[in-house]
Amino acid sequence: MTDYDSPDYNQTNHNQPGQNPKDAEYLNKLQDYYVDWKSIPSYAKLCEVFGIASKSWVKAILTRLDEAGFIERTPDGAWIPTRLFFARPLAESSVQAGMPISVTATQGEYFVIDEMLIEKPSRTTLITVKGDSMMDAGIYDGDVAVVEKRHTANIGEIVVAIVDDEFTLKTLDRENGEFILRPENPAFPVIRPHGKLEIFGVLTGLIRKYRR
Amino acid sequence: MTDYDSPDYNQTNHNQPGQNPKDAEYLNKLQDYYVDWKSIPSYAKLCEVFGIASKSWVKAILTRLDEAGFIERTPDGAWIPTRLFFARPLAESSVQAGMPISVTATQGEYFVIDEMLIEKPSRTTLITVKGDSMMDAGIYDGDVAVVEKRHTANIGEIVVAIVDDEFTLKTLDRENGEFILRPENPAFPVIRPHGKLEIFGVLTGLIRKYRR
DNA sequence: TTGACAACAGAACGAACGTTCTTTATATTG
DNA sequence: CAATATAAAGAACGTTCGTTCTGTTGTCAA
Repeated sequence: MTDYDSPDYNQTNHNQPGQNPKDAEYLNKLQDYYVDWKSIPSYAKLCEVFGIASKSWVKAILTRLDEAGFIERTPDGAWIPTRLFFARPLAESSVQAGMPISVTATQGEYFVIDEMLIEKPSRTTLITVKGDSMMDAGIYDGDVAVVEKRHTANIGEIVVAIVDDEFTLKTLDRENGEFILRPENPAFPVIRPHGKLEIFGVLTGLIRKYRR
Repeated sequence: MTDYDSPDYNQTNHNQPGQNPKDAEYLNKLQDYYVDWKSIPSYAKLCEVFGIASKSWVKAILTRLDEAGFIERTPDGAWIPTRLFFARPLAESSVQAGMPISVTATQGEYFVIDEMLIEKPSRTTLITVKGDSMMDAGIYDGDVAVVEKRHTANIGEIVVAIVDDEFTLKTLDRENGEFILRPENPAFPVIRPHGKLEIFGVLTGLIRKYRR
């Protein structure tokens, strides 16, 4: 359900907002409005925003911005921005490796990183990692784990399990037909729960902050 | 114009979404919907989303979520989310895990991921990490580095330097009075720039996403 | 100089929307 | 078991919305 009719970045005319030369101006005004109000308003209000008097012309503009991939409609007909709506030309980033994505471009929008890490907000929780048992998986003490709560997981996934009334972050594995929790650090023992294993959630992301 | 009547994090009942116990559930459903469609739909549609049949009750719910600081209205009357809407609960691993579901309701720390990682939006850039040269620092290929752009750094900080027209992520160190770039992986060579060293920015955060 | 087209304006209309008021069902409490 | 509050349903209504169709103005090429 989280998928869009994904804007096609590979195709044609994305440097031009639409076939109309003034569309770039209209798009800018719409973007400015969106930064302030986080919504695309009614056609009547858009007349004000665009500085025109005709609702039908507003519709024509929006239709072109839709075709250009900047906005789209929900099944209910409401206009919403696409990813392309928030993109901006990357300044002087023609350097070879790892294009830096300008964060400034998405200012005013909160869920830039959130969007990347969290697909189901209501099922997602953050847990601070304690200890070094997952060091070899690049998960360190103090990191914040992004955990999607569910009770089942696949072999090889990193899970948050409940062992002795405590959260434990380990790789889920199987040994002799039984589930085991494998730390990613030889200094820690493999956990072999007798019988049932209670899984709290699955690791879907990781956040680390470097103190300065 | 971009400012809100900023939600007050220090005050009152922000662990409870509203006075109604089911409001938490309604809020979750609204958040899930928003991730998919980036808009708050009509009352009629919200009846579907919430699983109720009464528009007037939808209004009552939204009004309570408004009072609790999760949503607000534009001057035109349209509902929009506040920043509190995007905040995530932070569970503590020391929490007794008797009732795992209750972790959602864990009172105390909430945070917005973006705010945690990005302090200076205009100077912050995201760069995708390529290669394994920083593996021993828990930074893997495909991770996203949060980089604060500046031209100076301290010894021991992980920096993004520009070497041969390419970004390189390395630990800044000193050797015989000269700056060097030290990889955190013995398989890679230490970089010893002759003369000047161009620093692009300093690593302030890290984001990793696990594919499912 | 005209004719074609693009860029808008304006009106008209039915459907959808938000609001308010009234009613009903379910808990809670004393 | 009555009284009362809470949670939700339902109807009624004036307003607003998006759509469509038609009209106007400017521009530029033939």
